[in-house]
Amino acid sequence: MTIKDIARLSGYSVSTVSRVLNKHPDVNPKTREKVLAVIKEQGFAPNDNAKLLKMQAQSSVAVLVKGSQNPLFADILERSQSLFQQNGEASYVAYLDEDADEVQHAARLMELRHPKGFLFLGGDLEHFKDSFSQLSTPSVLLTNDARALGFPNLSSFTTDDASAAAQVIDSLTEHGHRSIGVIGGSLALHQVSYRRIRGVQQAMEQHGLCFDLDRCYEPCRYSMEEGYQATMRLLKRNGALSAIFALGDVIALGALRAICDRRLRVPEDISLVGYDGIAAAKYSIPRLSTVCQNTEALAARGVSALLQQIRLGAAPLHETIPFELRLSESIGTPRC
Amino acid sequence: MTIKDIARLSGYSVSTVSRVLNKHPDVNPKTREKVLAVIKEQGFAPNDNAKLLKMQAQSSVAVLVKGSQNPLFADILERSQSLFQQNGEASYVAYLDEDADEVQHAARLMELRHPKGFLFLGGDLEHFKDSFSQLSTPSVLLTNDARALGFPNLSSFTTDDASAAAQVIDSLTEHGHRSIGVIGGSLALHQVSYRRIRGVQQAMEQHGLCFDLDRCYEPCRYSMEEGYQATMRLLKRNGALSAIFALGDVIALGALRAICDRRLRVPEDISLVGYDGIAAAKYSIPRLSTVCQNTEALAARGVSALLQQIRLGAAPLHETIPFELRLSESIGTPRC
DNA sequence: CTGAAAGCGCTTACAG
DNA sequence: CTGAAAGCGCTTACAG
Repeated sequence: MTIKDIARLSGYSVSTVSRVLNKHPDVNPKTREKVLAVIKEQGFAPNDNAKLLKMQAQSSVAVLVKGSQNPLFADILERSQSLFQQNGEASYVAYLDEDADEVQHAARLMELRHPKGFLFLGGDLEHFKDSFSQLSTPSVLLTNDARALGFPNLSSFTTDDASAAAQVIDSLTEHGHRSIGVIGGSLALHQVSYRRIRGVQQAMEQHGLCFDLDRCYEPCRYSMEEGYQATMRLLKRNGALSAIFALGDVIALGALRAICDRRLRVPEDISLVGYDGIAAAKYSIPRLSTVCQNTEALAARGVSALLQQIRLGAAPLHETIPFELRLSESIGTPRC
Repeated sequence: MTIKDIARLSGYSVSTVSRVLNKHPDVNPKTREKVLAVIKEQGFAPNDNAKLLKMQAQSSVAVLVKGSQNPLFADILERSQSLFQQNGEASYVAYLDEDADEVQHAARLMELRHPKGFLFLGGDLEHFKDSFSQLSTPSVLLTNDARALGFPNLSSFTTDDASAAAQVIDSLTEHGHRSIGVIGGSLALHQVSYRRIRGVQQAMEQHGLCFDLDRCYEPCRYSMEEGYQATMRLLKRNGALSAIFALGDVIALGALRAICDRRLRVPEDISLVGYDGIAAAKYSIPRLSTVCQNTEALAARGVSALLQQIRLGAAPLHETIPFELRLSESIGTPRC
């Protein structure tokens, strides 16, 4: 059953059927009606492949998610999808490994599917610097700041990571903490985690405290398991810590368990702060203090900017989305 | 950049380039090499739409996920996607609300995209009974049993929910529990939760214990928030419970926090068991006892059956996938 | 408002 | 082993 059959059955030409199918206004209402009747009767639906081929396949918006297990991205993704849908845009989701090169993947998708836009949930600026120039598709990066790269087709929306991290440190020092450890992410220059760590360093300096990366920082990926392991390594290495700042809530949740397994208590022995503001942070015991990223605003601004770029050729935008430091049960005052 | 350009640039015909692209054996090795060189040099990748159009192939497999926030499905989804990829099948993911009608949604997708198969992650048998007959596409339902419906194009793979629930009760009674509450899901006949509740009822009876739905059961959706609320309601209503069985790990995690907020302790005051075996269950304090669903097997069997149905027209399969009851810190003996 | 025709980028008999 | 050509099912100027 093809458009040709419908044309034959309805007595009209293929062109007219196509116009009806695509809701073009310039079709006689009676004609439309008759054609529609045949379409319905036959249960016909057009072949997408042919359509996309013909239309040069600007099929949909591609969303690239780094790290499928991260509830933060699941949150942003859910909101983005419903926003795309509301705006009549189909979207295609690809989950990548946390360490994968999202820009390379986008380039491959470009060849394969010709999406009309890319929404990156998470991304390593290093990858963008290296190879984003080969993409001319409108794109938006969420949770990392691409302003400095200056690409004409790349917007970015991000939480002010350095400032959020600094506020965490401020709050911990206010509670009397002077020996603070950090876990999560890596020191690679263009990662979000690096910006957070820089924020930590600056705040520590400002408070006249030392923050020795070798003794106080432990890298890890964004999962409970890795958060658990990293915390174990950090605690073994440095017994003097009175607080730990985990650069992701899932990491913090792993840390919570690790601290417990070391026969220490949160917050009596060690205070703990996370980052992201995922739902689970409200239900842990104790409840997690954390930097709440505004996923709703990130999704809304990101989708809107992408659509403007696609539809109106708008210039890229780079914005900082306000965060909220949520203080909760996992922060206490140090022992002595 | 099309196959035509590669033909021109390499000095061969379009046919030959196509053969190289598709790894046909009947190409002179030297020719192949030269063509491949040009392809690599140009970074060429063939247009999928044209290929699919020509090959009459339907575009992809559609995966319908009920409840985007459920880590159980995220787990199965991740595995399924990589299996589809390994088998050269593109897949398209749609997230639905927990209460949405997945079969109606599939019917809509059918019109829109002509997927060659559907993989349902979660599903309400009521919806299948009502309207699956309008779908003739090969389909697989995961985590619910559709054998009784007898559709010729619908396989199903599921954990033996009744038996798993019964084992949970057996284990709790062995620990001395006689007053056990259940939270999660609903009593609707064709829901997974109903099968689990039936298992609970039968096991309780067998142990000569009473299980009064009115006093001992509280329905809720699969989220921490709802698990928290449901637990609060249940504990207010029934102060005599010494154990709670949550029909989902996310629900159990909410319950854990609720019990804590009631100034009770797990497992000293109340024992707690979950269902699913998600990663977070290993990191809660205390660690959660739970029914581990074998997500790897569910994904593997489901994808394999779907592919067999699509490619070989195989008959539908209905299988029970073994589960594992993982006993952990959240079970204790009742107070007195 | 409608139709005839070109062409999107590919694959695959068919012929050599 | 290679090439010329037909055709997959659609959309869209172009002409009327």
